[in-house]
This record gives sequence, structure tokens and C-alpha cells, in this order.
Amino acid sequence: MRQLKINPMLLDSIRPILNQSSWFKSLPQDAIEQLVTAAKLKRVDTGQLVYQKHDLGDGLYCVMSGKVRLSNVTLEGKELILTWMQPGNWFGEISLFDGLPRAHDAHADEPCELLKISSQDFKALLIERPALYPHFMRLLCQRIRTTFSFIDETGSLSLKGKLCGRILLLAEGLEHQAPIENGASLCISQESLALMLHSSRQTVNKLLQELQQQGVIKVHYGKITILQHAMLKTLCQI
Amino acid sequence: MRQLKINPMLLDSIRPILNQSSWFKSLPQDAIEQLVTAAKLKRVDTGQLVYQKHDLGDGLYCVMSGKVRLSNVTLEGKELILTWMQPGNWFGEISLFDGLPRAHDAHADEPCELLKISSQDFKALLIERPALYPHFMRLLCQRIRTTFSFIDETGSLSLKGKLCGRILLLAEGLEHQAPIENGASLCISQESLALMLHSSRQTVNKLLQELQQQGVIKVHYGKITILQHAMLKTLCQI
DNA sequence: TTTTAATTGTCGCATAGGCGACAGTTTGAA
DNA sequence: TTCAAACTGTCGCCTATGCGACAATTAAAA
Repeated sequence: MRQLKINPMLLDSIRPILNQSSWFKSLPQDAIEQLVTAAKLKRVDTGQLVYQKHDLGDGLYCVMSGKVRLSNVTLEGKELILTWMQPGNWFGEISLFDGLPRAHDAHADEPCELLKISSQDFKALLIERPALYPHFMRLLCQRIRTTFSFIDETGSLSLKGKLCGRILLLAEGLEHQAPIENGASLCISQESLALMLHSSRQTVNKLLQELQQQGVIKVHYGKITILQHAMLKTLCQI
Repeated sequence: MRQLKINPMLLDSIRPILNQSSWFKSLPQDAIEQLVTAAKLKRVDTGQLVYQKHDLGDGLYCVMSGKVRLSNVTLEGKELILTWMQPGNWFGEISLFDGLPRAHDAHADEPCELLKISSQDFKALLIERPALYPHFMRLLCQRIRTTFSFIDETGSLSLKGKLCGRILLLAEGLEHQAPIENGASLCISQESLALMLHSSRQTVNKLLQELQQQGVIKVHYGKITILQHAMLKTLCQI
């Protein structure tokens, strides 16, 4: 995991991505500069660990490019994928605030550029500007609400409904940054979708075929194209 | 929902319950006094709403006695029970921090006494003592971690495993206040367990019978007694 | 271009669990 | 004490889904 200090000159090129992120877009400009100029840019190769469950949390990350897989492994060795973090998404903030170890593994699934803000720098910001606390409280609440609605989905939707929900989520980005249009696509293997849905590759395959026959999506080797996103939304309504 | 102001004299009788609660036990004594003397005690009868999904959140609650059911209703009218809040448990804090509407319904399932702290009083405390922010951040993080491990359970355990986990959770209290011993029991209908597990009454019944035959629990009309809690723990290991 | 590995498409069987039906129990109200 | 309502126990059928097996397809490396 190679690191380099952020050149203040780079800040402008990073800003468009930061502005997609709920963690930044409503922060005052000078707070952003303070955090980002102290941050480090990390490059992580495909397959490498960003961090591991039980590691001490020493900072939080924002994805600049690439894709990071958050997952857990069961006693029997089965991987449970929580989600993927994509450009503009933040992760790792829980350990930052409670000081407890990481609750899951984070792997790079593509070559990634990650902005890393150390716990130290973050705490310094908060001590200096306690007025920012409510902002970060709201972000934690947003995470809780997302997680709760995920649980509701889990309990009330058929596997097909959940699949539609995941496809939309991955296409939109976790924070619905990109309001999607028909024609939008995402790249993900059916195997991975299955791991995220706690299902099997074969069943996911069958359901994707069904959706394709209904004309809702187009499937082609690791790429899913959304043809009728309104229908997808309907299918995952709770 | 009847209300009365807390008599400072009552504080001593309430304190044992507050001390079971993660929201209070590590707060400085004077902060507790400040919050609780400004709080109101609400009595809610069985079946009544404490609040409803989409209501504006005007405060947070601590259960003094009774049991509050947190749930959601699907489009088709099926109820999804998140959990029950029991004496010493806090709920309703998310709307307090992010100002957004309630994310679920809260019903009294028994006659309840609830301590209610208004958003106003709570905000006043935080403005006066910003040093308390990290404390409440940690509590939010705790909620997130609980929720994440709930999702992991959902994905990796059989229904029987999840059932064992729920039995333990309900017997221990949400925050594991009461380290349980063999002989501990909980009162809950099999119907309710089914709604919490997104399962059916009949299947829950069958699984409870199995557990009883294994000698892990004893079942008798709405009451489950834990006979081998170590075995229950094993059965819900991820 | 050829080869190899990864991914996808498809069958078929096994099983968990949803659900209707109905009888038996218990509780609580009249 | 009686009765009704709620809850529990049990059976049987049915569907969704897991999963092994294997062929077909594609992407990527040699």
C-alpha cells in the first residue's frame, strides 16, 4: 500500500469526487482544506487488504478511484459481502469514533486510490472546531438509517426484490450520488452478487435471466445494463 | 399517554435502571441529574403508540418498566418486528441527532413507564457541555455495530441459529445488561418470535420443540426458560 | 493466435421453510 | 364456573432456493 502526501495543488482535482460525498459536501470549505491537505493518498493493488477485521482503526478512507469490497468471513469460511465502496464513498469511520477494532475486512477489488485521513488529524479537527460535531453525528445517523432499511429489505423482499435493490444501489452509488438513467450499467460478477445476497450463483443467474426476459435489464458477461430503472424500483419496494 | 415531571426525589429510585443503560452509566453524575430532572415520565397503556413512523422526533426514551415493540409495516401490511426495548434500553435517539422523521413504529406491548427527554433539553445539554459529544458518538457507533452484526447473522445462520440468537438477546436485554444464567426465562409468543425472524409461527414452533427435545430450553405457553445457555451461544455462532 | 482461467448458462435433485387447516391448551374475562 | 379468545401443537403440501455437475462462452495471458 503505497502512500504519498496530498499536494495542495491536487486538491482541486480531488474536489469533484469529494463533492459527491455526504461526508464533505456540507462541510465548510476551510475544514475540508484542513482535513485534505493533512491526508494521504494511498494506492492499493487489486486483491490487497486495506484493513482487516480486528485491526485497530487508525483512520477513515474516501475512495477516489477503484472499488473496495467490505466483507466478513464466517466460521465455515464463507464470505459475506456487505457492499462495495465506490468513488465518493467513505468508509472506516466507526472505528474512528469509538476507538474499537475494525468490524469487517476491506479489500481492493480493482487498483484503488484512497484518500486516508488519520484518526489523529480528524480528532484535531474536532477539538479545534466542536461545532462540527453535529455534522458528523448526522452522518452516523444516516449510516444507521441505511442499515435499518437494509434489514427491512432483508425481511420483506423476495430474493428477486433484493437483487433489484442491490443492482440499483450499486449503479447509483451507496449514497445515491448518481441519479440513474436507463442505459446505466454496472460491472459485477454473478458470483459476487450472490455473496452479497447470501444466495447462490445459480439462483442469481436464473433471476437475472428472468429480469432480462422481462426487458428490465440486459446481462452480458459481468456487465448489467439497466433498461427500465422505474421497474427495478418497483420490484424492490417494501 | 399520561405525563408527569420527574420529582427529584424520584431520581434515586430511577437510578438503578439508568445504570443498566449504556446511555447513562458512563455520563458524569451532574449531567445525568441535569437530563433527568428535566425529563418527563410517561405512562403508556398496552397497545398504545409511543410514536409512529414518519412522526417528527421530539425526544428520546428510556424504558423504566414494561416493553416497547419497535416495528415496521410492509406495503402488504405485514409487520416486521425489529426488537423489543426493555427496562434500561434507550430508543428514539436517531431522530434526535439528525432531525429526520421516525424510521419505525413504537408500540407499548405492556403497560410502560418511559422516561422521555425532549430534543430541546438534550440539545441544551450538548451546547453547554460539548465535551459530551464523543460519548454520544460512541453510543451511535455501538448501535451501528450491533446492527451490522445483526446483518451478518441474517446472512450466515440457519433459522434455528437466528432463533437461538434472538432468545439470548431478549433474555439478556439488548445491551447484554443481564449476563444470563441457566433458568433465566423470557415471555414472548411464538407468533412474535416469528415476526421478528421474518418466519412463520409454525416453523418457530417446530424449532422450539426441537430445542426443547435437545434439552436446551423449556417451552410453556408464552414462556421460554433457558436450560443450557452455553449451547444456545454455540448454536448462534457465526 | 492459441491456450487457459474465469465466468456464465442450464439441469435436476434435495431441503428448508411458508402456509392452510384444525385440534388441543391455557388464560382471562364475564 | 363458564365461555371466548388467544395461543400452541401438528400434519401435509408446495414453492423458493441451495447446490452439485457439466457444458458453453468469454476474457486475458502467453
